[in-house]
Parts: sequence; structure tokens; C-alpha cells
Amino acid sequence: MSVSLRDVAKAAKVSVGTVSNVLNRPEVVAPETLARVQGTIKDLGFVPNGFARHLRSGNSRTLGLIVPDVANPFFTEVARGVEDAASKRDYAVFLCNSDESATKEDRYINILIEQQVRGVLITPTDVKSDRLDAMRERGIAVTLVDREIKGRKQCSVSVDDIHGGQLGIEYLTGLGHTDIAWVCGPDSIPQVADRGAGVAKAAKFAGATVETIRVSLMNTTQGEEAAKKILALKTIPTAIFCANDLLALGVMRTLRENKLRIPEQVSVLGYDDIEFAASAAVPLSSISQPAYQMGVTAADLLLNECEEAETHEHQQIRFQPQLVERASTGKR
Amino acid sequence: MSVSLRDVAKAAKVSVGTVSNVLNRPEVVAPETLARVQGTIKDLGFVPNGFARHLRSGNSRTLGLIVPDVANPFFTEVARGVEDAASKRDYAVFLCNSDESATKEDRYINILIEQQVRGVLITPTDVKSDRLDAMRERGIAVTLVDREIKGRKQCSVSVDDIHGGQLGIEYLTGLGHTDIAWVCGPDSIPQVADRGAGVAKAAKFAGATVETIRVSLMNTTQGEEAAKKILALKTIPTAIFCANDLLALGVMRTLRENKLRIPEQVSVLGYDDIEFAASAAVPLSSISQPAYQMGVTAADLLLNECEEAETHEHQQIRFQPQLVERASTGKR
DNA sequence: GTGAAAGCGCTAACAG
DNA sequence: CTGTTAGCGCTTTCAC
Repeated sequence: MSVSLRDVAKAAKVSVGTVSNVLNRPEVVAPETLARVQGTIKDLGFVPNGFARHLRSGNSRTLGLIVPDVANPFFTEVARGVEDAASKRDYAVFLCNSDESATKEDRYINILIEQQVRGVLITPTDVKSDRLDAMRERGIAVTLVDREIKGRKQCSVSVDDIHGGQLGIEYLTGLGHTDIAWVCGPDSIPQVADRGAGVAKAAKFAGATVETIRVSLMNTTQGEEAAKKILALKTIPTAIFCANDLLALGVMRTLRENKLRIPEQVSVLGYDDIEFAASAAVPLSSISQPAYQMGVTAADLLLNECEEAETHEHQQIRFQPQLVERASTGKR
Repeated sequence: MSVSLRDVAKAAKVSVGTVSNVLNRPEVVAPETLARVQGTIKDLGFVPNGFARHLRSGNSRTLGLIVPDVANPFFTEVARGVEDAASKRDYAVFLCNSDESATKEDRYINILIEQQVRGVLITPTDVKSDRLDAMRERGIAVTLVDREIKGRKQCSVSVDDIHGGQLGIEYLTGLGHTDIAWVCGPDSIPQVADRGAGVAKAAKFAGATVETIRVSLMNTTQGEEAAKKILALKTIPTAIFCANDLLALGVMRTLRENKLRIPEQVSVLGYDDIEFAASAAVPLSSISQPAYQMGVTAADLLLNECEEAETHEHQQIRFQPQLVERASTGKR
């Protein structure tokens, strides 16, 4: 069925060792032998068996990337960054989707260990990190994406979520809003908790009232649910700050269905600044994060740790979020 | 570093063979031995090395999925379907992004062969399919997603793209449009070619004029480029049909920036019906494809071929596209 | 029911 | 520079 290194050796009339050398240390084999062996490799269409290869050498050229939601453009942007950086250094990436579930996350971590990935990029679902230690014990490098765990000896690339939350509220209160809804997922999601902390802090400072509307998932459908809850409120807030753009898009959809004018009657502010935010019904103002750049940075950090383990120093890189003003927000 | 099966054997005072049996044929080992060994496996935190495992047995539990663009929500939907179906049967999926480039596609195919994936789901970049044969020769099952190659002995899940193209034009001409722009990527993309063929056919039948605006990539940025080209035309068509929603979103953005009213002055019709189509500035009418369902179906077909190779029969499953009418299209 | 032993395809010493 | 050989960690006969 499959052509093996042994077959190549036989056909080229050399030993398996030489074929192996052609593959891994071409500079050490005689030019003509090299050419001949490379020729037969091509003729036979030989592709080395990665399993066997790395079984022996002990390290693969694959990475794992575990994100909470591939359907969220923010994470696909991150993924693209990771992939580009990895592929530049000839690594392949397993993209895994934890769906914000610790069970699924665990399952994937196991699979990745089985697959003997060299390193893992992960946006952990929650704070419990013994699974991460399990990987590290096995010599798998781990770097955190969009998340930072204090006091851990590992690389991370994150965004200052507390600041992002503040930024949003400061902007909204600056516009004159004092009655604001904060739409978010469960506090077990660290990003949510941090952004929420920033929101609370800034609101207190500005003397604004913040009503928290909590939903289970951070997608458009749940955004619609959140909007219904808001519409059921005694007094409808004049501004709604959403923990991500997907929620905001859902909120806006329902608001518009109910004939509320954005931003005249209600301002809506999102978070992530995904590409679609700009083409939304009312172009969405949002707190922007450098998704692609985060992916690239994280992958570079991880690969550096993989390939130069001795000299590698763990780094915590933190980006700053930025406000992008569009049409969905306005003065009170 | 890593705990091996041998360590477990030693700790549980059994032979490696028995531990292997515990893992693979638990029913064959004595209950108490089973319990004891499972206990030590847990204590030691042993995770079998997938490489070694499948090196011997010859088959892995991983699949590859190669799509032209992960940033396109249509394909992330497909990917979710694939992942859900695969994970239900305990398979992991490598998500690879070919970026519509044959080179990248080749590169990934090689990586997947190296990784000894059991099967591959692919939306091939172009018609040349010798790379697919290379995989099949190695015993890797291949199924085509969103694409059908006639006369090939393989499974495929596709949508009738010719019909989709027709559907769009029929709808638009039914609305009274006779001067239509068809915005699409290069004809080397089979979906584009097929949809284009449907467009041409239906236009001819209805006696409508179709101006083809071709761009290099099918994303929003290129949609904006396309719109600029359209605006430069002598007479601006009354309807624009885009080969995917990303293009349509870009087109609409630029149109609106130029103060053209949709649908009063120009109707815009997309293709794919991605989730964001509904929340666009003007909710986008679109030709809908059952993305998630396609992913599930394709993965099931593939896994069936992997696991029941003898009884497996290749199937060509073709879904029908459907028109979803929203606000971006109107009577001429 | 369990153990011993032979590989799976490859890499990495080490001889020659 | 090339060949030989001993494993990597596991599965899989085949005896016991």
C-alpha cells in the first residue's frame, strides 16, 4: 500500500540509514547519492510516516489550538494568525473547538497529548488549570491566548480586558448615558469577568447605573434573548454594552425588530470589532482587539519555547484594546 | 518524562500485553486485573502515545478537513458539522486552510499524509485531482465537500451550484431586472464556474444582460473593489448578484457609502446565507446552502468508508440551494 | 487470562 | 560517506 523508507532504500540501492540521512541531514550525503535517492523518493511518491518518525525522534511538528468558539470571527482571526505563523515555520495546527465546555476541552487536551503535539495554544475555559500542568509535565509547551493566569510560568498573549470594560463605559458615560445595560455571558468566562470588573469600576466612578443582563452563550441568538430581557425592563436603558460583537449584533437585530432606533433611542456598543461589525445594519461601535496579531504573537512565542527551550523566557504580552466609533452609539 | 505503557505494566505488576488488552479489549481481561490496571493508569496519569499506537495498528483516529477559507462563515459552519459528527465517533479533526491556493493545499495534503490521518474531507481548489489519488493510494479515504467530480469513485457532498445560479437570476428577472451584474471570483474555482453557468443559462432564457465583474478573492474587501468597478460602469445595473455573501456585504458597504439606496436603486443578492447576512445593514437576500448539514453528512460518509470499507458504497449527495428573501432585493 | 516476543517505519549512534 | 543495528511505545500473535 504505502511506500516505506525501506522500499526507497531498496530501489535506490542504498541502506535505510542513507535514505534517512537524505531526509534529515542532506548535507552529509554525497551529492550524487543524494540526487539519486531524492529521485527515487519522488518516483515512488514516498512520504515519510510522521508517526514512526517522531516516535523515534520524540517530537512532532504539530501544534494544537483550542478556542471556545470557531464560529466567532474573532477566534477565526486568531486562528489565521496562528496558522500563518506556524506554517511559516513548517508546523501544522490542530484547530479544536471547546464550545466553552470544560468537558470538551479536556477531551481535546487528551487527544492532543495522544497526537504528541509539540505545543498547545489555548484559551482556557475556566481557571482550573491542572490539565495545563498535565501537558507541561509531558513536555508539551503551553501558551495562553486571550487570557493570562497570574503567577504561572508560561507565555501568554492577552488583552487588558478590565481596561476594555472601562473604556466602553467611559465612552458611554462621556456621551451622557447614565443608565446602561451590560450584556454578557457567565462570569466563569474570565474575559467576561474581567470586562465586567472594568465596567463596574468605571460605572461607579462615573456614577452610572449598570444593569447586568446575563446569558448562557455569547452568540447572536443569545443576543436576541438578551434584548428581549432588556425590552421587558421597567425602564429601558439608553445604552447597551455587549461583551462581544455577536451578542451586540443579536441585540441590535431584536431592537430594530421592535422599532427602536439605534442610536437615537438606544446606543449599542460591542466588543471585539469583528469584520462584520462594520457592515451591520447600523455599523457597530466596538472595542477592538488585534486578533490576527495576537494569533501570530502567540504562535511565535510557543514555537520559540518549543525550539529554543533552554534560552526561552516566558513572556506575558498584553495588548491594549481600542475604541472604534461607528454609527451605533450616540449622545444621550 | 512521559508515562509509558511499560511503566504502567511495572506498577501494576502485569505484562505490557495485559495493559494493552485493558486499553483495547477490556472484555478479555479478568475483572480484578482490569480494575487494578485501570487504577494505576489513572494514578500515573497515563495517556497512550497515539503515534506508537497507530504505527503498529496502522490506523489513526484523526481526519483532515481542507477548506479554502476558514474566515468564511460558510466554511466554519461546515467545519462545525464535521467536527460534531467526527467527535461523536471519537475522531479528531485537523482543520486546514488552503486559502484557495493549490500550493498550500498540496502542502497540507502532505502534512495530513504524514500525520497518517484516516480520512480527508476536502473542498479541492481546482480540478486537478492527482493529489487526491495519492492519498487514496495510501489508503486514506477522501470525500469531497461542496464539490463533485464526475466519474470519480469517491463520496461527495455538494450543492447544485448551477441550479443556485439559475435560481438567483430567475428571482432577479422575476423582479423585473434585466440589467444585472454578476460578481464572482476566478472561474478556476468550480463553485464559481458552476454558479456562473447557471447565471448565464437563466439570463439567456430570460433575455437579461449580465455583466461579469471578476475579482481575485471572495471576501468583503474584494467585494468593495467590485462595487467600485460597478460604479465606474457606463450604466449601473439595477441588480447585483454576488457569488458569495462576503462579496455581497462588501458590495453593499461601498454602495451605501456612495449613497446608493438598496434595494430602491440597486438590488443585491448574495450566496451562502451566512448568519451575518441577516444582520447586515440591509438584511441580505441570499441563496442558502445547508452548511452545517453538509459537514455532518460528509463526515458521516467519510467515517463510514473508514470503518466499513468492505460494505461501503460511494455516494454522491447533492443538496438543493434555496432562495431566502430579505430586504436587499426589490422590484425594479 | 496472561506473558513473551516480534515487529510497525523510522532515527541515531556507531562501525566500517 | 555509507551500512548496520538498536530501539521509540505500542499492538498482536502465539504459547503457556
